[in-house]
Amino acid sequence: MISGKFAITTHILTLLTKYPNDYLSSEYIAGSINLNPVLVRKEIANLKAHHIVESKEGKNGGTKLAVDPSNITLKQIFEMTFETINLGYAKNQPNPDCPVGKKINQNLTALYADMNQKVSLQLEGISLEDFSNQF
Amino acid sequence: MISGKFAITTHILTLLTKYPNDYLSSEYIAGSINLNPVLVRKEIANLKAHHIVESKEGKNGGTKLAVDPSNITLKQIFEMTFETINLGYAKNQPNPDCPVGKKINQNLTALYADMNQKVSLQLEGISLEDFSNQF
DNA sequence: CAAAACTGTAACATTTTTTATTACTAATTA
DNA sequence: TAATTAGTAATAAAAAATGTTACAGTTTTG
Repeated sequence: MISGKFAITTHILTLLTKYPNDYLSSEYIAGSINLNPVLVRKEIANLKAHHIVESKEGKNGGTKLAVDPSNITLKQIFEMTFETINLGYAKNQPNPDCPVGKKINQNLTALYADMNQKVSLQLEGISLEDFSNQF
Repeated sequence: MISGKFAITTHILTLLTKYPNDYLSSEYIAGSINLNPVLVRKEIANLKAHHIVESKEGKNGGTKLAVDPSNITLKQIFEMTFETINLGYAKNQPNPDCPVGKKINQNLTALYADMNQKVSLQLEGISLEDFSNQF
Protein backbone atom coordinates (compact mmCIF):
# COMPACT_ATOMS: atom_id res chain seq x y z
CA MET A 1 0.00 0.00 0.00
CA ILE A 2 1.27 3.41 -0.90
CA SER A 3 0.65 6.27 1.44
CA GLY A 4 -1.45 9.15 0.21
CA LYS A 5 1.05 11.82 1.22
CA PHE A 6 1.98 12.92 -2.29
CA ALA A 7 -1.66 13.02 -3.40
CA ILE A 8 -2.75 14.87 -0.28
CA THR A 9 0.06 17.39 -0.47
CA THR A 10 -0.59 17.99 -4.15
CA HIS A 11 -4.26 18.45 -3.42
CA ILE A 12 -3.49 20.98 -0.70
CA LEU A 13 -1.13 22.92 -2.93
CA THR A 14 -3.58 22.93 -5.79
CA LEU A 15 -6.22 24.45 -3.53
CA LEU A 16 -3.78 27.07 -2.30
CA THR A 17 -2.88 27.87 -5.89
CA LYS A 18 -6.52 28.23 -6.84
CA TYR A 19 -7.19 30.60 -3.95
CA PRO A 20 -3.93 32.53 -3.74
CA ASN A 21 -5.36 35.42 -1.76
CA ASP A 22 -6.91 33.48 1.10
CA TYR A 23 -5.68 31.73 4.16
CA LEU A 24 -7.41 28.37 3.89
CA SER A 25 -8.18 26.54 7.11
CA SER A 26 -7.25 22.90 7.62
CA GLU A 27 -10.94 22.25 8.17
CA TYR A 28 -11.80 23.64 4.76
CA ILE A 29 -9.00 21.79 3.01
CA ALA A 30 -9.95 18.59 4.81
CA GLY A 31 -13.46 19.01 3.46
CA SER A 32 -12.17 18.98 -0.09
CA ILE A 33 -9.90 16.00 0.41
CA ASN A 34 -12.36 14.24 2.72
CA LEU A 35 -9.70 13.69 5.31
CA ASN A 36 -9.21 14.35 8.97
CA PRO A 37 -8.05 17.96 9.55
CA VAL A 38 -5.23 16.77 11.79
CA LEU A 39 -3.71 14.89 8.90
CA VAL A 40 -3.99 17.96 6.73
CA ARG A 41 -2.14 19.95 9.36
CA LYS A 42 0.57 17.32 9.45
CA GLU A 43 1.19 17.63 5.74
CA ILE A 44 1.11 21.39 6.07
CA ALA A 45 3.75 21.13 8.79
CA ASN A 46 5.92 19.34 6.25
CA LEU A 47 5.29 22.03 3.65
CA LYS A 48 6.14 24.71 6.17
CA ALA A 49 9.41 23.00 6.99
CA HIS A 50 10.24 23.32 3.31
CA HIS A 51 9.12 26.97 3.22
CA ILE A 52 6.51 26.29 0.56
CA VAL A 53 3.60 27.63 2.60
CA GLU A 54 3.06 29.87 5.56
CA SER A 55 0.38 29.66 8.21
CA LYS A 56 -1.36 32.08 10.47
CA GLU A 57 -2.70 30.89 13.80
CA GLY A 58 -5.80 32.13 15.53
CA LYS A 59 -9.20 33.15 14.28
CA ASN A 60 -9.35 33.58 10.50
CA GLY A 61 -6.03 31.81 10.38
CA GLY A 62 -5.02 29.20 7.88
CA THR A 63 -2.41 28.52 5.28
CA LYS A 64 -1.35 30.09 2.03
CA LEU A 65 1.42 29.67 -0.51
CA ALA A 66 4.76 31.25 0.32
CA VAL A 67 6.18 30.87 -3.18
CA ASP A 68 5.04 31.36 -6.74
CA PRO A 69 3.38 28.22 -8.09
CA SER A 70 5.29 28.57 -11.32
CA ASN A 71 8.46 28.04 -9.31
CA ILE A 72 7.52 24.75 -7.68
CA THR A 73 7.66 21.52 -9.61
CA LEU A 74 5.99 18.22 -8.95
CA LYS A 75 9.47 16.84 -8.48
CA GLN A 76 9.88 18.99 -5.40
CA ILE A 77 6.56 17.80 -4.04
CA PHE A 78 7.59 14.26 -4.82
CA GLU A 79 10.83 14.69 -2.90
CA MET A 80 9.05 16.18 0.07
CA THR A 81 6.55 13.37 0.37
CA PHE A 82 8.12 10.23 -1.04
CA GLU A 83 11.29 8.28 -0.52
CA THR A 84 12.06 6.99 -3.97
CA ILE A 85 10.09 5.27 -6.63
CA ASN A 86 10.68 1.57 -6.36
CA LEU A 87 9.09 -1.78 -6.89
CA GLY A 88 9.84 -2.98 -3.38
CA TYR A 89 12.24 -5.26 -1.62
CA ALA A 90 11.77 -8.53 0.17
CA LYS A 91 11.32 -7.83 3.84
CA ASN A 92 14.13 -9.92 5.28
CA GLN A 93 17.79 -9.82 4.58
CA PRO A 94 18.54 -12.35 1.85
CA ASN A 95 21.06 -15.12 2.31
CA PRO A 96 24.56 -13.65 1.93
CA ASP A 97 26.00 -17.10 1.19
CA CYS A 98 23.99 -17.34 -2.02
CA PRO A 99 25.39 -15.50 -5.02
CA VAL A 100 21.93 -14.22 -5.86
CA GLY A 101 20.98 -13.37 -2.30
CA LYS A 102 24.22 -11.52 -1.86
CA LYS A 103 23.62 -9.07 -4.68
CA ILE A 104 19.90 -8.94 -5.27
CA ASN A 105 19.22 -5.80 -3.29
CA GLN A 106 22.15 -3.98 -4.75
CA ASN A 107 20.99 -4.82 -8.25
CA LEU A 108 17.41 -3.86 -7.53
CA THR A 109 18.59 -0.58 -6.06
CA ALA A 110 20.49 0.21 -9.24
CA LEU A 111 17.40 -0.57 -11.29
CA TYR A 112 15.24 1.63 -9.11
CA ALA A 113 17.74 4.46 -9.29
CA ASP A 114 17.32 4.51 -13.05
CA MET A 115 13.58 4.54 -12.61
CA ASN A 116 13.81 7.50 -10.29
CA GLN A 117 15.89 9.42 -12.71
CA LYS A 118 13.33 8.98 -15.45
CA VAL A 119 10.42 9.83 -13.23
CA SER A 120 12.22 12.83 -11.78
CA LEU A 121 12.78 14.17 -15.24
CA GLN A 122 9.10 13.90 -15.95
CA LEU A 123 8.03 15.53 -12.70
CA GLU A 124 10.59 18.27 -13.06
CA GLY A 125 8.84 19.39 -16.22
CA ILE A 126 5.52 20.07 -14.49
CA SER A 127 5.10 23.10 -12.27
CA LEU A 128 2.42 23.42 -9.64
CA GLU A 129 0.96 26.11 -11.86
CA ASP A 130 0.79 23.71 -14.80
CA PHE A 131 -0.85 21.08 -12.68
CA SER A 132 -3.37 23.50 -11.20
CA ASN A 133 -4.31 24.81 -14.61
CA GLN A 134 -5.82 21.43 -15.40
CA PHE A 135 -8.65 22.07 -12.97
CA MET B 1 4.70 0.36 2.15
CA ILE B 2 5.30 -1.51 -1.04
CA SER B 3 4.89 -5.25 -1.14
CA GLY B 4 7.91 -7.37 -1.94
CA LYS B 5 6.23 -9.33 -4.73
CA PHE B 6 8.26 -7.91 -7.59
CA ALA B 7 11.53 -8.33 -5.69
CA ILE B 8 10.64 -11.84 -4.60
CA THR B 9 9.53 -12.94 -8.03
CA THR B 10 12.63 -11.45 -9.62
CA HIS B 11 14.77 -13.23 -7.06
CA ILE B 12 13.07 -16.53 -7.80
CA LEU B 13 13.48 -16.11 -11.54
CA THR B 14 17.12 -15.15 -11.18
CA LEU B 15 17.79 -18.32 -9.23
CA LEU B 16 15.99 -20.41 -11.83
CA THR B 17 18.03 -18.73 -14.55
CA LYS B 18 21.26 -19.44 -12.71
CA TYR B 19 20.40 -23.12 -12.32
CA PRO B 20 18.54 -23.85 -15.54
CA ASN B 21 18.93 -27.61 -15.32
CA ASP B 22 17.53 -28.15 -11.85
CA TYR B 23 14.14 -28.23 -10.27
CA LEU B 24 14.60 -25.95 -7.29
CA SER B 25 12.43 -26.59 -4.25
CA SER B 26 10.48 -23.83 -2.57
CA GLU B 27 12.44 -24.63 0.56
CA TYR B 28 15.73 -23.98 -1.20
CA ILE B 29 14.50 -20.78 -2.84
CA ALA B 30 13.07 -19.60 0.46
CA GLY B 31 16.49 -20.11 1.99
CA SER B 32 18.04 -17.69 -0.47
CA ILE B 33 15.34 -15.05 -0.07
CA ASN B 34 14.97 -15.67 3.66
CA LEU B 35 11.25 -16.01 3.33
CA ASN B 36 8.60 -18.51 4.30
CA PRO B 37 8.38 -21.29 1.69
CA VAL B 38 4.62 -20.93 1.47
CA LEU B 39 5.05 -17.41 0.19
CA VAL B 40 7.55 -18.63 -2.37
CA ARG B 41 5.02 -21.16 -3.57
CA LYS B 42 2.41 -18.46 -3.86
CA GLU B 43 4.60 -16.39 -6.13
CA ILE B 44 5.43 -19.50 -8.09
CA ALA B 45 1.71 -20.16 -8.49
CA ASN B 46 1.47 -16.74 -10.08
CA LEU B 47 4.39 -17.48 -12.39
CA LYS B 48 2.81 -20.76 -13.37
CA ALA B 49 -0.43 -19.02 -14.23
CA HIS B 50 1.60 -16.94 -16.64
CA HIS B 51 3.40 -20.01 -18.03
CA ILE B 52 6.81 -18.67 -17.05
CA VAL B 53 7.76 -21.67 -14.93
CA GLU B 54 6.72 -25.25 -14.51
CA SER B 55 6.66 -27.34 -11.37
CA LYS B 56 6.96 -30.97 -10.51
CA GLU B 57 5.32 -32.32 -7.38
CA GLY B 58 6.59 -35.10 -5.18
CA LYS B 59 10.03 -36.07 -4.04
CA ASN B 60 12.80 -34.27 -5.90
CA GLY B 61 10.15 -31.97 -7.24
CA GLY B 62 10.47 -28.25 -7.58
CA THR B 63 10.27 -25.52 -10.15
CA LYS B 64 12.19 -24.58 -13.26
CA LEU B 65 11.91 -22.05 -16.05
CA ALA B 66 9.49 -22.84 -18.84
CA VAL B 67 10.82 -20.15 -21.17
CA ASP B 68 14.12 -18.79 -22.31
CA PRO B 69 15.35 -16.04 -19.99
CA SER B 70 16.32 -13.94 -22.96
CA ASN B 71 12.66 -13.84 -23.90
CA ILE B 72 11.32 -12.47 -20.63
CA THR B 73 11.67 -8.83 -19.73
CA LEU B 74 11.47 -7.11 -16.40
CA LYS B 75 8.41 -5.37 -17.76
CA GLN B 76 6.61 -8.69 -17.85
CA ILE B 77 7.64 -9.44 -14.30
CA PHE B 78 6.49 -5.99 -13.31
CA GLU B 79 3.11 -6.55 -14.88
CA MET B 80 2.71 -9.89 -13.18
CA THR B 81 3.45 -8.55 -9.74
CA PHE B 82 2.50 -4.90 -9.65
CA GLU B 83 -0.54 -2.85 -10.42
CA THR B 84 0.92 0.33 -11.76
CA ILE B 85 3.61 2.67 -10.65
CA ASN B 86 2.03 5.54 -8.80
CA LEU B 87 2.59 8.01 -6.04
CA GLY B 88 -0.62 7.12 -4.27
CA TYR B 89 -4.07 8.52 -3.80
CA ALA B 90 -5.85 9.89 -0.78
CA LYS B 91 -7.85 7.10 0.78
CA ASN B 92 -11.32 8.63 0.73
CA GLN B 93 -13.31 9.93 -2.16
CA PRO B 94 -12.66 13.65 -2.43
CA ASN B 95 -15.44 16.19 -2.34
CA PRO B 96 -17.17 16.21 -5.75
CA ASP B 97 -18.57 19.68 -5.09
CA CYS B 98 -15.09 21.17 -5.02
CA PRO B 99 -13.51 21.86 -8.41
CA VAL B 100 -10.24 20.43 -7.17
CA GLY B 101 -11.78 17.46 -5.38
CA LYS B 102 -13.80 16.67 -8.45
CA LYS B 103 -10.80 16.24 -10.73
CA ILE B 104 -7.82 15.49 -8.54
CA ASN B 105 -7.86 11.73 -8.98
CA GLN B 106 -8.38 11.95 -12.69
CA ASN B 107 -5.42 14.30 -13.01
CA LEU B 108 -3.22 12.19 -10.80
CA THR B 109 -4.15 9.13 -12.81
CA ALA B 110 -3.08 10.85 -16.01
CA LEU B 111 0.22 11.81 -14.40
CA TYR B 112 0.81 8.28 -13.20
CA ALA B 113 -0.03 6.87 -16.61
CA ASP B 114 2.84 8.87 -18.06
CA MET B 115 5.11 7.60 -15.34
CA ASN B 116 4.17 4.04 -16.14
CA GLN B 117 4.90 4.51 -19.76
CA LYS B 118 8.40 5.74 -19.01
CA VAL B 119 9.09 3.01 -16.51
CA SER B 120 7.69 0.35 -18.81
CA LEU B 121 10.01 1.49 -21.53
CA GLN B 122 12.95 1.09 -19.21
CA LEU B 123 11.91 -2.33 -17.95
CA GLU B 124 11.14 -3.55 -21.43
CA GLY B 125 14.78 -3.09 -22.31
CA ILE B 126 16.05 -5.48 -19.67
CA SER B 127 15.65 -9.20 -20.13
CA LEU B 128 15.79 -11.69 -17.30
CA GLU B 129 19.00 -12.89 -18.85
CA ASP B 130 20.47 -9.39 -18.70
CA PHE B 131 19.45 -9.01 -15.12
CA SER B 132 20.81 -12.40 -14.12
CA ASN B 133 24.13 -11.72 -15.78
CA GLN B 134 24.78 -9.06 -13.18
CA PHE B 135 25.24 -11.73 -10.52
C1' DC C 1 -11.32 41.12 28.61
C1' DA C 2 -13.81 37.06 27.04
C1' DA C 3 -15.44 34.12 23.52
C1' DA C 4 -14.70 32.08 19.19
C1' DA C 5 -11.96 30.16 15.65
C1' DC C 6 -7.90 28.77 14.38
C1' DT C 7 -2.99 26.13 14.36
C1' DG C 8 0.24 22.72 16.43
C1' DT C 9 1.04 18.40 18.44
C1' DA C 10 0.96 14.37 21.20
C1' DA C 11 -1.17 10.20 22.42
C1' DC C 12 -3.81 6.61 21.28
C1' DA C 13 -7.17 3.73 18.43
C1' DT C 14 -8.59 1.62 14.28
C1' DT C 15 -8.18 -0.17 9.78
C1' DT C 16 -5.74 -2.10 6.11
C1' DT C 17 -1.96 -4.43 4.09
C1' DT C 18 1.77 -7.47 4.20
C1' DT C 19 4.12 -11.29 5.91
C1' DA C 20 4.37 -15.57 8.59
C1' DT C 21 2.75 -19.96 10.36
C1' DT C 22 0.28 -24.17 10.73
C1' DA C 23 -1.94 -27.81 8.89
C1' DC C 24 -3.35 -30.80 5.66
C1' DT C 25 -4.07 -33.10 0.88
C1' DA C 26 -2.09 -34.92 -3.18
C1' DA C 27 1.75 -36.35 -6.04
C1' DT C 28 6.13 -38.52 -7.00
C1' DT C 29 10.32 -41.00 -6.14
C1' DA C 30 13.23 -44.39 -4.21
C1' DT D 1 5.67 -47.88 1.94
C1' DA D 2 8.23 -43.99 3.64
C1' DA D 3 10.10 -39.68 2.51
C1' DT D 4 9.87 -35.44 0.17
C1' DT D 5 7.77 -32.12 -2.33
C1' DA D 6 3.95 -28.91 -4.31
C1' DG D 7 -0.64 -26.76 -3.57
C1' DT D 8 -3.70 -24.37 -0.82
C1' DA D 9 -6.71 -22.79 2.89
C1' DA D 10 -7.19 -20.82 7.27
C1' DT D 11 -5.45 -18.16 10.71
C1' DA D 12 -2.10 -15.23 13.23
C1' DA D 13 1.13 -11.66 13.70
C1' DA D 14 3.50 -7.58 12.36
C1' DA D 15 3.78 -3.31 10.11
C1' DA D 16 2.02 0.70 8.04
C1' DA D 17 -1.45 4.07 7.14
C1' DT D 18 -5.24 6.56 8.62
C1' DG D 19 -8.40 8.38 12.07
C1' DT D 20 -9.77 10.42 16.57
C1' DT D 21 -9.54 12.89 20.76
C1' DA D 22 -7.71 16.17 23.54
C1' DC D 23 -5.67 20.16 24.72
C1' DA D 24 -2.26 24.13 24.75
C1' DG D 25 -1.28 28.31 22.41
C1' DT D 26 -2.48 32.24 19.12
C1' DT D 27 -5.23 35.73 17.00
C1' DT D 28 -9.41 38.21 16.00
C1' DT D 29 -13.60 40.31 17.19
C1' DG D 30 -17.31 41.95 19.98
